[in-house]
Amino acid sequence: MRQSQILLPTLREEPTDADVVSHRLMLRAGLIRSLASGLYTWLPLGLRVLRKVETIIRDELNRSGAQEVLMPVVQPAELWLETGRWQKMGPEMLRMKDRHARDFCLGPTHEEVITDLFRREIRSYRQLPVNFYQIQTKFRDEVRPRFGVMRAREFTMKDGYSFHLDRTSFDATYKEMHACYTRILSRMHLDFRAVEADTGNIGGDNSHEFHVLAGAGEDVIAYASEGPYAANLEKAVAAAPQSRPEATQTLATIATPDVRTIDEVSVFLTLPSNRIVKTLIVIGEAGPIALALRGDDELNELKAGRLPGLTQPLRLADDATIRAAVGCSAGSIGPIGLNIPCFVDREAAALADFTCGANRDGFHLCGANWNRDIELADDHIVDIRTVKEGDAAPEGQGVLKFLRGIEVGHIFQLDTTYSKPMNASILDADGKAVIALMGCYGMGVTRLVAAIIEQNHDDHGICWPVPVAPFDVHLVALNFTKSELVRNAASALHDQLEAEGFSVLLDDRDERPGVKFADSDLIGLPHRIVIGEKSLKEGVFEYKRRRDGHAANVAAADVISLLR
RNA sequence: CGGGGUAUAGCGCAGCCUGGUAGCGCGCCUGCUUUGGGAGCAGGAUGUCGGGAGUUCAAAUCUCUCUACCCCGACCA
Repeated sequence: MRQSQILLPTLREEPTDADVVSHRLMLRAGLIRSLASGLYTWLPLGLRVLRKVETIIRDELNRSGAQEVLMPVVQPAELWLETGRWQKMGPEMLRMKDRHARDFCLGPTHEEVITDLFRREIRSYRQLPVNFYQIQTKFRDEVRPRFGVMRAREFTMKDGYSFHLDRTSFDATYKEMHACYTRILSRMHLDFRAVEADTGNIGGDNSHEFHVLAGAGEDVIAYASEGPYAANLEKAVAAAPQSRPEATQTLATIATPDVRTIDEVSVFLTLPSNRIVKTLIVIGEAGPIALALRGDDELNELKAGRLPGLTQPLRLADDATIRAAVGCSAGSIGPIGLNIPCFVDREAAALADFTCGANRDGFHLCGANWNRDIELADDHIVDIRTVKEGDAAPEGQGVLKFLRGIEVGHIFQLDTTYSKPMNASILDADGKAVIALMGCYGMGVTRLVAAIIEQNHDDHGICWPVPVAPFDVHLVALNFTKSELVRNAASALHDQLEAEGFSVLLDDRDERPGVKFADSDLIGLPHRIVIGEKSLKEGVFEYKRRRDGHAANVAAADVISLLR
């Protein structure tokens, strides 16, 4: 491919409205252009990368026994009404009416459509298991699109769905998809982690997210320093605390005027915040419920939302509700003397001689102890805190450490969440109708391109890993338009390399060398060969590897072995 | 959804406070020179100053309004 024949609008200046590296480089290297908020056009060079990523994904999924289909972007409301998601999805789903005033949406995901296909076409357990996937455009009307294609409204996703009669087959496919995702990301040379993840309100036990490690990542993942444990921060657990010390102090009430927050209590009583218990009031199904945490801990909403009697998403009580329930304002609540249910985080439950609100404005209790001053049943000791870096990791695997990650894949077991309401059943060996088990496997294709750049760039531009590079080789021909010698040598080498199976971008533009070098660095093809009169007269080509700058002068005959 | 910011040539920006009819750099076009890390000289083209309304003799500039885009936030006792 000749560079003069391809739309490759590199930008000399840094785009001011982009602040993550991958977004800036995708604009500067001429991979994408923005159309509107969260909507992007993929230019020829960017599209070549996208196609390579798709090819790797397709290749590995096919190898895993999945079969490719392609479902419509536009979907009828009826299917979504069946699962209740027409209401549940909210404004994230873009809806519209056709000319007959029938309701449709732009598919944010395809569980309903694939389940509909399954129930129409698959009848017998003999046809199971099946695993379908597609690579297709999704539309989600994000609250705030950002970071370029990393969180766009329209994006390309690989979504896969498997159906099973029994648990054994279900688990086997889940495991295979886990392995498949690992192969895919490894082939792209990505540094990634598979972590235990929350399943959201979809349900099911097994769920893993695949995170590409990068500072620009929107998620925090917690991992054990000396073991395989890794989980999304919202799901991560620490080792249970050690047993509670004996009580040594007597309970006392202290006046704490105008002292409300944990920090204020801590300063006022010169007490570390980890000796204080804070109490939050949330809305439960049958009225307010109290949650007690150690003062230095943060509530984990996902964990708390799963407690019996609570709702997801978790809602904090407002001031009026709090006053009606406990008789004081938010800054003075404590677990002792409450007449509403109270769950206590394990860390808070392990405290002795702690301080907490007195359920009376302007007063706190000191020297409080569980099971002496207030009864604490075992089934009310729960894990509802967000873990912190340095916490003991579960099962003696050292301590927890944090990393930021870009979520590029998510696999989970939906069980019968969709197959049941849509009545997707098959006949088993006894001729009995059984609701199929369903798994779901997503991978963000366009997001992967951004993630790859986040991990593969330097100050001058992108450094593409070979398997996803838009071209293998950049032939930078100096003085191409004027020098016949260069022109002939460059054209010949271009043809020779292409014949050998390499994809080649030949910079045949009438530009000065500096411009060509700068663009070459920016575009970041793995291999660069400079062709100039100077070296040609010495009978060599100048080779430079983008990734590490390794350079060599080689004879024409040796070029190919260098590229392999 | 709340808060903040921006909108002027293809791109990046100045001009706005203090109203007088638009400028800089890059890019683009022509010519000459130059040619191994974003060239030099000379000449040239390009704008409904985001849209609408208002104030004024006069609006890029002041006022109101709409729109688009960007950023921050959307939880704690």
